[in-house]
This record gives sequence, structure tokens and C-alpha cells, in this order.
Amino acid sequence: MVNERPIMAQLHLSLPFDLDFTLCCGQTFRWEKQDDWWYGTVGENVFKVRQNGDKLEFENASEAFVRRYFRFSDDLPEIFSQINKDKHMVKAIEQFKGLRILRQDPWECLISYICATYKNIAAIKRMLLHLSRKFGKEVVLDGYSFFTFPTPMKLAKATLENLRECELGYRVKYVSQTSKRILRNDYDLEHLKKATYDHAKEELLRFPGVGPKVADCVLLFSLEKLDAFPVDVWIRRAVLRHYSGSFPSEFVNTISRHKSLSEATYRRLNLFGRQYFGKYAGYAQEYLYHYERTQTRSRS
DNA sequence: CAAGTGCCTTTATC
DNA sequence: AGATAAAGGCACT
Repeated sequence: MVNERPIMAQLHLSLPFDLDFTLCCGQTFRWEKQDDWWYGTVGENVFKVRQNGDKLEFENASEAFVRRYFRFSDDLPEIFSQINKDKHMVKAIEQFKGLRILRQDPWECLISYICATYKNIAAIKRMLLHLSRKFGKEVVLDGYSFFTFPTPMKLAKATLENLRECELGYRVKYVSQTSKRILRNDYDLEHLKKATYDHAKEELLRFPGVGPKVADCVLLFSLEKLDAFPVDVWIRRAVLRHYSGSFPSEFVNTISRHKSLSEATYRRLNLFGRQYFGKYAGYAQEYLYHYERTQTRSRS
């Protein structure tokens, strides 16, 4: 790994892909744009990408890695044809066509979404940047410094005080306990890729700080469960605005009345998404999420 | 400009 | 079961 020259290459995109949508849609938190390149650390490596129409240029990563990370084997047109069940989804797809779900590292994804509870995206990014700077390893590309995501060992050994300095707040104990559990049992999150959705979700729910929403995000973004359908405040809003007809009015009233979702309510909305949109419900969720956020923003 | 609200929720407690 | 409160701290209004 000494003085190895970065590999510069490009690949031709035959299916829809939009790099900016994909990296800015809130599924991942540690990509940075410098000049017109996106820089990201994945695993031990930092690499950069930029899109030029139907060309994707990248440096310091193999083509196989890039294809895998951006899930280029996902047949987006086929996925669209499965999830465009109504005019809302048609609009969402029209607007954000090319947004892809990434294949993230399960460990980083787990900790990231434990941190993400009850925070906005900007704050989540800051927390994870702090964590990486403090507990990760520095890697340099083009003179810019980046940091790998901390290992379970690093976070398990960190004091609560050190973690607190990363603006984690009450999440400190969840991150610490989850890291310790992973380390102690030498727990391999990867094996959940082979498990069923239900089994993998059950397993994830046993980690401190992981509820149904966090579990669904980890399943969708890192464990190959494209049928996972995370329900957050935006999805709840989207359901209220566009899909309230699919539920009894008393249920709709209950959702609007309460600020947060009960477990039963979560289950119901989650089930709706998975049944209504089918095996690519996760893609539907991402498009809906992004659509709802931009709709609401431009309205105010 | 202060104070209130909201944030890709989970957990503890009643 | 089902409701409710508490838990950082920052940005936005």
C-alpha cells in the first residue's frame, strides 16, 4: 500500500444514475464534495467520483468496487415499473430518477443510524465526522484529509466522556453498548445478509438504541433487504398526505394526533409500505422520502 | 432577539 | 396495550 498510484478510470452508465441525488438523499452521511469531485471513505479506503452525463469517472477504487457500492446491478427501470403504483410515485420518480440505494458497510450503517435518531441530517453528519476524526484512521487523497469509520474495537474502548465530545448526547450509551456487544461476541453483521428480513430485523432489534426504524434503515442500506420500508416523520407525512385512503379514518386520526409513532402504528405503516410497493419497497421509500422533503420545503 | 419547535426515534415508566 | 415523558444540542422561525 506504499506509494501506490491511484487508479483513474471511468465507466459507462447504461441505466439511470444520478450521483448527486444518490449521495445527497440522506442515506449516507460522510461524502464530501471538493471542487467537482465527491470524496468518500468506504472501509479503509478513500476514493473519489464524479459524473459526466452517462460517464462515471472514479479514482482510487476498482471498477468492480464502484459497481458494487453504487448497486449498478439494480435494474432501475424494472424497479420503477414495480413501484410506480400511483401518481405520487410517478412524480417522485420523474423528479429523482437515478437516485440509487447504496451498498453500505453494515457496521458503519448500524452506528450511523443509532446516531441518527431524532437528529437532522446536518447534525448527523457532524456527529459522524467527529467520531471518525477522533476514533478513525486518517487517509489522504489529493492533499485532503479523510478519516475511516472507527472499528468496533475503537468505539468499545472509548470512554463515554470521549464519545460525548462527539455531540452524541444521550446516544453515547447506545453506541458504546452496541460496540461492546459486537466486539464481545465477535458478532458478524454480514451473516444477516443471508437471513430473511424478519430474522435479520429481530437480530438487529436486540442492539441497544435500535428500534424498528433504525433496524429497517440498516436492513435496506447495508443488508440487501430492498423490501425494507423505514417509517420516519417524513414517510408518516407522506402517508397522511397521499395514502390516508388506505387506512381507516380512526387510524389516520391517531397518527395525526400523536407526535411520535407507537410500535403498533409503526408496524402498520411499515406493513402498508411493504405490501403496497412490493419487493422494492425500500426504493419506493427513498423516492417518497426525498419527494416529501422537497415538497414541504418549497411550500413554506 | 428570545423562546419555541423540530429533528430520518428509542427507551423507561406508568 | 397504550399513552407519555425524557433524552443533546443545534438550526430555524
